[in-house]
Amino acid sequence: MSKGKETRETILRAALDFASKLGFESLSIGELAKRVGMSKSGLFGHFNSKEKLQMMVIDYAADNFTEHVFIPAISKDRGIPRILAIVETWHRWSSRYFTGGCPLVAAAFEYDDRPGPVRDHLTEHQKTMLNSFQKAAQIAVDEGQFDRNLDCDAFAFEFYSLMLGYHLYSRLLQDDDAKFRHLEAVDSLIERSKAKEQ
Amino acid sequence: MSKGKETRETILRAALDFASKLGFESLSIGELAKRVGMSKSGLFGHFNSKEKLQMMVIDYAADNFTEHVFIPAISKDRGIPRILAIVETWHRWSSRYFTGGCPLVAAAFEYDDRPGPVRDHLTEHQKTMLNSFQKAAQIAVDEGQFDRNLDCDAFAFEFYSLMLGYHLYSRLLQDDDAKFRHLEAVDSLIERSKAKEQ
DNA sequence: AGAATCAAAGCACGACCGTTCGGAAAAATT
DNA sequence: AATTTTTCCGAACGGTCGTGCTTTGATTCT
Repeated sequence: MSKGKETRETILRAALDFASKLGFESLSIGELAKRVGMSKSGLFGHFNSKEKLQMMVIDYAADNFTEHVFIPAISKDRGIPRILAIVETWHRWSSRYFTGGCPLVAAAFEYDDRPGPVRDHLTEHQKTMLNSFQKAAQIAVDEGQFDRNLDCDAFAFEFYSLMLGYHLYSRLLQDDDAKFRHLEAVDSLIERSKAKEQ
Repeated sequence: MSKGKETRETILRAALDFASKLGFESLSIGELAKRVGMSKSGLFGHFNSKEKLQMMVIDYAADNFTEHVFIPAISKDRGIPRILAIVETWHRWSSRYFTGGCPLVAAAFEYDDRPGPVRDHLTEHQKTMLNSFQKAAQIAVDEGQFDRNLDCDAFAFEFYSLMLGYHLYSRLLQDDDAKFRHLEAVDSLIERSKAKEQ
């Protein structure tokens, strides 16, 4: 890996951690330069605008999500086990890898009403993610685990909603039972999505 | 109402609308002064620090929430009708009164990992709100509408989670079906909370 | 009406913001 | 080893940030 790529990676990693705590808009070039031990202008040269930096950090987060949450989950059996694995890998990822919580959740709420290219960029990532949840549910339907009349988009909506609730309970409220609560709610969602026995 | 109170009200209203769109941290004294047509220092004099301004805006939002969401809902019948009314008044409030979405949701995710008095202040408001949801469910239990073994805290968790999901779908994703999706999910939550017939 | 209080403005401050530019050092390529 | 390209720094820019201070004008109270 070339020198440039290497330091850029370092910068993005530091930026992502910072953003998970204090937000992407609060990310400042000067502060970030201090953290990675280089000059403002030296750091700036890698991105050429703050907006580009923000978008690259979001891309970096999305790649990270795929690597640490999605890929590991796909190795599990199709259907329900895979869905449960997503919850588990996401818990681990968002709580272990960052000082703050899941950076994608933070970004989603930060840019939900802030027009611009960053928002547009982020929206695409979110749609991709929600589509993956929907597909995971569809697989469970195809496997005969979930009811064949299940609305998989509705499933994705509820599935993601519960993640957001967990994020708030564990981060803002610092509720120690958050993870347990989340898992119970997901179990309930899965249970009522199951194929009716006959 | 004295002159001071009056302009302060004007400022808070403008600040809240601004924050619902761009966030509470992006709120700047100068920009806000421009919006309400007064000088920076004149506006500053009402709050004496930016932090105090932020907290007063959050208090203002919480009061607003109580007035436009909670109070109207309480006039409905105890139990399920009241719970459904909360969803309806909240929909109306968060979509009609602000340029951005619900300011309390925005604040919650903005301060979830940003330590300080603003965060502490906000946390109290959120706990109060969640407690109200829990109590609303408890009333439905007492009225015999919900199952007597229902975990009302779990109900509040899911109820609030769905609100967060709705917020994201309607704001970031601009999904036109968001409200419908939300209502369906709430119906499902209520349905499975109901007392088992025997 | 006069006195006391308050609201608002103007101005200035130091700090930090994103960004530009030119040059030096380091790395990659030939 | 020479040359080109990349990486990084230092200094400086125009702006905006939050926050004081002082003064003037409006409002409120006696």
